[in-house]
Amino acid sequence: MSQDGAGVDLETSLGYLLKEASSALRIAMEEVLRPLGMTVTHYSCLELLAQRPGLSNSDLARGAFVTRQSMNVLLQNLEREGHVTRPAAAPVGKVLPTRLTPRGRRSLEKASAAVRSVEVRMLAGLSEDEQAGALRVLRSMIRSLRGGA
Amino acid sequence: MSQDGAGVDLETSLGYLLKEASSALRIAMEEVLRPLGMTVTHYSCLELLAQRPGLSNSDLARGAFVTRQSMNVLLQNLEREGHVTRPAAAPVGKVLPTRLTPRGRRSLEKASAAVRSVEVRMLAGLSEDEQAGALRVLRSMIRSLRGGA
DNA sequence: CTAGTCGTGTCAGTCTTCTGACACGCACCA
DNA sequence: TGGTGCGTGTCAGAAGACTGACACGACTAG
Repeated sequence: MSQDGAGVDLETSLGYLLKEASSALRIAMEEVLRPLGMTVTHYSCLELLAQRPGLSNSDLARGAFVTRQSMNVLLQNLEREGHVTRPAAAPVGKVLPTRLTPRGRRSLEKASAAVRSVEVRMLAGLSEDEQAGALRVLRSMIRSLRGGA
Repeated sequence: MSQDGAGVDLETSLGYLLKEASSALRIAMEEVLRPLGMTVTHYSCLELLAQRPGLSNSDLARGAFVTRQSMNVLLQNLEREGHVTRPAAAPVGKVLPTRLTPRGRRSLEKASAAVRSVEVRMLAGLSEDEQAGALRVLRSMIRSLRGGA
C-alpha cells in the first residue's frame, strides 16, 4: 500500500492527533451504538437531557456540537418515537424545554453503559496523573481556540 | 440561558472534552479557511499530498478521516480545478497516485499558514512538557480505541 | 495452477448536517 | 416609552458525507 515517501511531522502535530483521536472515538462509539439503533448525536442529546432536564433545543445543539437546525430535526424524530417531550407552547419566550420520557430514559440506560465501556477502553493504560493532565491540556486548548481570532 | 439543573460530570469526561476540543479546532479552522474558499477536508487532502506525494485515493481518505467515496468526489473537484493530477490509467493495479500541481501547491501555502496560526493559538499557554504529555496520551487513546471491541 | 482473500476505484442512492434567512420574544438602556 | 441587540424556533435549499454494492487487480496458500 503506497509506500510513505517522506514520513513528515503529521504524526507530531497535536492538531492532527486531536482529530485522529476524536475520529477513533466517534467510530468506536458508533460501533457500540449501532446495534442499539442510535447515532452519536442521538445519544449525546439523550445524555444531555438526563443530566440537565428541561434544556432548550439551542442548548442541546451547543452541548452536542451541532447546529440548532440539526438538533431540531433530531428532536422531532425523538419526539415522534416517544423518547422526549416538548410542550406545545412555550412557557416563556420561545424556548421549548425538553424532557426525557420514561421510554427515553430506558433506551438511554443501555446506550450509556455501552458508551461508558468505550471510554473505559480508551483510558486503559493511562495513569490518574496522565488523565488529569490531559483534562487540563484539553481545557486549555478549548479556551485558547475560542478566544477569538 | 436555561439554568443548569444538575451540573454533572460532563465537564470531567475525557471523551466529551475530546469531542469539544476537536469541535473547537474544526470551527477555528473553518473560520480561517473559509476566506480562502477551502473546507477542512479540502485542506487536509492538499496537506497530505504535499507531505506524501503519490498517495492513493484510499490513503488520502484514511488520512483525512473520511470514506474513500467522499474523498473521491473531493479529488474530482480538485482535479477539475487544476489543483491535483491523477494519471488516466493505473500504473499498477487499480491505484491512481495523486500529485499536487504547482497551482495546488500555491493555494496550499496560504491555507497552511492560516492553519498553522490556529494551531499556534491552540497551543498558547502550554509548556513543552504539557504538549509532549498530551501527545503521548492521545496516541495511547487512539491505540486503545482501535484495539477492537 | 487455482481458489480465496484483500484492497482498490467507482457507481448509485440516502441521510445528515450545514448555510442562509425570517419572525418573534425578552432584556436592556436612553 | 420606544428602540436596539440578542437569543430563539423554524423554514427552505444546498452541500457534504455516508452506506451498500459491484468489478477488477494483486497477493497468498493449498
